[in-house]
Amino acid sequence: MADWQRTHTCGELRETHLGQTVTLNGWVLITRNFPNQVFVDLRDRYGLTQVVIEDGDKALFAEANQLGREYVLSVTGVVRKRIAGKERADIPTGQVELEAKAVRVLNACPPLPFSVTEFPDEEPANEDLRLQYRYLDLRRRSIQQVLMLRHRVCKIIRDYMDTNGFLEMETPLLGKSTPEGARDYLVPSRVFNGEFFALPQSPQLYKQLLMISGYDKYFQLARCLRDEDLRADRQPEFTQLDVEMSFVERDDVLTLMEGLAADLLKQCLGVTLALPLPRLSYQDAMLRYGSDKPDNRFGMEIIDIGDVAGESEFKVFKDVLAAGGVVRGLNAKNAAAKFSNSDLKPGGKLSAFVTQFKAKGLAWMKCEAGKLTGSIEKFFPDAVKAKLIEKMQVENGDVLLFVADKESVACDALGALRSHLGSELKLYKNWWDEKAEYDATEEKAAKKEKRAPNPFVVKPEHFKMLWVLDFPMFAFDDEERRWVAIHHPFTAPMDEDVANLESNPGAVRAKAYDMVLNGYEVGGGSIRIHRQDVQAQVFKMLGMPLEDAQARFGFLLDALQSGAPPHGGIALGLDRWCMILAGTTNIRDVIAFPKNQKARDLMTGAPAVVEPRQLKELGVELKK
RNA sequence: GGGGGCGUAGCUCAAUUGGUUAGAGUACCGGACUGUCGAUCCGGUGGUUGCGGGUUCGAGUCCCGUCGCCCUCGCCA
Repeated sequence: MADWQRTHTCGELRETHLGQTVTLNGWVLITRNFPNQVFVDLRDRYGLTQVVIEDGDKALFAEANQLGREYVLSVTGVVRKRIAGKERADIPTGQVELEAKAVRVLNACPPLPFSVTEFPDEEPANEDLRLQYRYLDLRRRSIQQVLMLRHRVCKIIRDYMDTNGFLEMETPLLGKSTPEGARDYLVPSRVFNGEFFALPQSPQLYKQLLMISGYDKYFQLARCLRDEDLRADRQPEFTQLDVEMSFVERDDVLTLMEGLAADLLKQCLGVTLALPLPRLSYQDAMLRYGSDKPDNRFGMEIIDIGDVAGESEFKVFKDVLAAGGVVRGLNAKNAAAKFSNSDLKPGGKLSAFVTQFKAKGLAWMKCEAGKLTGSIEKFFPDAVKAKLIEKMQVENGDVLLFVADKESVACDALGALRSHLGSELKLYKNWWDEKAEYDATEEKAAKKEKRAPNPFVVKPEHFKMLWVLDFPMFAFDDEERRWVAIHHPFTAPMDEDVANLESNPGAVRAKAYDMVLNGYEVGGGSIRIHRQDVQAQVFKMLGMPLEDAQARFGFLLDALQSGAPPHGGIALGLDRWCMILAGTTNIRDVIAFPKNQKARDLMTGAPAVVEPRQLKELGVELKK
């Protein structure tokens, strides 16, 4: 071992090391210079240790005064107790300090484009700047903690799957483009000019084929790529825990995966998840929450008031009902003071919000001084008002919000409004808003339970999880004027609905399920079709004639006839899980090197133009 | 492709109704200071207000265009 190499990490030294000569390697977080000594906070991913350089050795002391932020040092010295009254209770190494005998600058560092320190009132630099210098951003403590959490999540997953008898297997990245689903990232073939590989949107077909090959319990932490527009919780490349099992029915998959979810919450945050998870049909989810990924940390469910609206004199409601639409509403309890009439009227904040979702408008009433108020109040006779009050459990101070439209629009608009108001009115708590002081007992407890120490107060009510079941098999795509698969074309229909496949495709339910956590879809899967004739029938429904299906998925259709066992599976969004466990709402925070919203890597600049020679080899010509 | 927000010192932000030489904190540089821990105190360097055009006696501020970033709708089986 070279003499500069560390004997300990910067998070390791305790009173048990007193008197020992040790060497630390790390980065200078900050220095504090005095006439007779220099204090250096030396930091690595394990923690922070105070180094003291005294003025006894003049050359050493002079050098210490030249140290700057983010210098990389090797410090050899003696561990000593801090002088009485100068201990720090807030960091694990706070009882001791390192009295430097030798300091080596392994690398100097000029002033950086932004600060790596993270003091409580310090705002982080703009995200695009941080992405440009991602290697510096990743040096920040909070991001290091998140990426260490991500490692733990992967470890917990691997342990759980292994314990349950699953094999971790890899599948190709270079595959074949499939017409259904997301836009593919394509890779031109040099050997076969004019032909392209596609990067996988998911390992879907490969894992089904592994089932057919007899590897009855498979999993993979699989990278998936989809060339679609990004969101706060979507990256073009992301990681899924991909799972597939043979000889199972839906409940086997659900039971297995909720056990994993409980493990993750327990081991990462110390929270106990009550099992089994609640289950909700897709139909109920849409009716009550207007969403297939309801956030059930709070109530404020959608209420159908079609019957009451029908008895009113309000023409807008009556016309919509007569045209086969619905009238549904929310009761925002105690929000009357929060929303002015101009927020509510056409063009106001809330009204504008719902028009985003194609709703024609937002009707409203308030309950003030025991009376319903608002511009539509006059269309409701007293008896009808009484019914409305009863139905929506109206009390003083409530705001009633209504959307009258065709059912899908009403669901979308009210569902989005419900989650918008949930956060606006603070109807649920985020655990990261309840940050606690560092607690030495928490460190001990965490060590005993073999989990990461958690500086937050996390309670079970911060995590609400459920399954959404019984999705429809198909949705009619108005643009393409054909049926498309809601999950994917390999999802099995419910046994009792198979007969309706051709006669009434809209009514066919799929053996599909989504795992929902705090309003995020954190997993989704299905029991697959394992019979060739059913698969061919579904392809046909999707407007794919047999010849087409043969050309595109012939290998699958053949495989299904070669002893395919009943099978099914699921995929969990690893990045979204990490995001929720880390207490952030931005998926980029849990990915070491993410892309920006336009899918550009601001650090490397990718994507970038390539040499004409490379294009020529690939047989690719650019359009002028 | 549509809607919304943002862009001022290396960084985070301010700048009244369009009006003096665009300020503050921090970083950085220099000085003072015997145990700090985001040390403190004093002083200093640092600006094409994203870019281009326009209106005006006068533009960080108003108008048009453009670029970039974020959120969102569409999209994401």
